[in-house]
Amino acid sequence: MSRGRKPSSYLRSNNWDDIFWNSLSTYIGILNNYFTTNNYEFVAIGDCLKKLSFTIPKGLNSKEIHSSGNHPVISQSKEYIIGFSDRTELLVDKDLPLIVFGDHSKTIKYVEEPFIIGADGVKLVKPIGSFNARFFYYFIFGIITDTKDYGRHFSLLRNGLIAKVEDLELQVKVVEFLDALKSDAFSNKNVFFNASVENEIYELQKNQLKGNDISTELTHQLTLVKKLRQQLLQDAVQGKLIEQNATDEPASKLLKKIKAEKEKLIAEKKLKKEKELPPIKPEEIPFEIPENCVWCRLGEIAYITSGSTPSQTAFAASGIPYLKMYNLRNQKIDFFHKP
DNA sequence: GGTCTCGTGTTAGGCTAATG
DNA sequence: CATTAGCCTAACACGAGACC
Repeated sequence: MSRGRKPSSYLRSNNWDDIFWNSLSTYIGILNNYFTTNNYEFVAIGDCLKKLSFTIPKGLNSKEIHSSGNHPVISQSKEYIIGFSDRTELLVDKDLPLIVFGDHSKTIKYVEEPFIIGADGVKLVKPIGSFNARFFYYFIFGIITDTKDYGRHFSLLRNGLIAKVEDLELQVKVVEFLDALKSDAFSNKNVFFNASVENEIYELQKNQLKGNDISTELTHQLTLVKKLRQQLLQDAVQGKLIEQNATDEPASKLLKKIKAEKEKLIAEKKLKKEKELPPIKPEEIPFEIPENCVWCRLGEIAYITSGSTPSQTAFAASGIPYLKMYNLRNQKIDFFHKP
C-alpha cells in the first residue's frame, strides 16, 4: 500500500524524508509561484471534486477496530493505518486512489488500496479526471495553513486554490519530481520539468537539513504578502490607490439617476413600491471615502426580492438561466456550477 | 403568478469524553 | 497533557405547498 504523510512523531527528527514532509507546503508555494508566473489559472478545490460513485460508509466504532484482520482501517489520525477489521461490507474499494482528509485533524493521506473508514471526521476526496490524483494530493498540502484548533477544516480545503494544469504529462512530471525528492539519493542533474524551480526546492531542502531557517522566513514573507494583499484590497475599496479623476461623474449624481429610474419603474408598475429606507447615521459609516463617492443602502440601488423554487416542470433545457444559491460562488455568478 | 412558510436532509461548528 | 472520537446543535439549501 502506498503510504501518505508520515506520523507526527517522525516530524521532529532531522532526516531528509522528514524535512520533505515538513517543508512540503513551502515547496507547493514555490511550485504555485511557478504556475502563477506561467499564467496558469487557479481553481477552487471544491470545484474540482468528483462525486463518488458510492455512498460513503459510516466510520467504524473504535471497539470494532482490531490489531489484525482482513482490511486496513484508516481514520483521520496521524498514523496511516489505525488497525484492521473484517467488516467487508464497509470496504471502500471503488474510485481508488482516494485522498483521505481529516476534517478535524487536517491529515492528508493518499490511499490506493481498499480500506475501511475509522470514525467520523474522515472526508474522501476524489479529483475530477483532468487532475492526476497524486498531483492533487501533493498540492493539497499547500492549502491549509490556518487552523481552527480541533474544529472542522474541510471547508478551508474546498475554498483553497489549485493550479489548473491541463497537461497531464506535466502533472505526472511534477509528481515524479516530488516523489524523487523524498529520497536522499535525489540528484538535481536529472530535470523533471523545470531545472530552475527544481533546483530552488532542492537547495531549500539541503539548506533545511543544515538547520537553515529559510522555510520559516519564507512562511513569514508569505504571511506579509497576504497582509499586503489585504491592505491593497482595503485601500482600493477606500479609493486610496489612485487619484480621483476630476472628470468622473460624482456618485451622488448617479444615485439620483438610479432613484429616478426606480421611481419611473414603480410608476409604470414594473416594480413594487418599497418601504422608505432609514437615513444613514454617522456611526454606521465604517471608513472615510473619497469626495466624489457617497454611501447608500443596497436597497437604494437594487431591487431585492425573494421567491420559491419553481416546480421541476417549469424548467426548460434552454432559455433564460435559472440561478440557485449554489451558483453564487467566490463573489461571482457561476452559471454552470452544479453541486 | 408571486410570495411566504414549513419540513427535510445535509453540513459545519464546537463541546466533551475517551484514550494513550 | 495532547490527541482523537463521537455527539449535539445551528445553519444552510432545497422543494413543496399554502396563501394572497
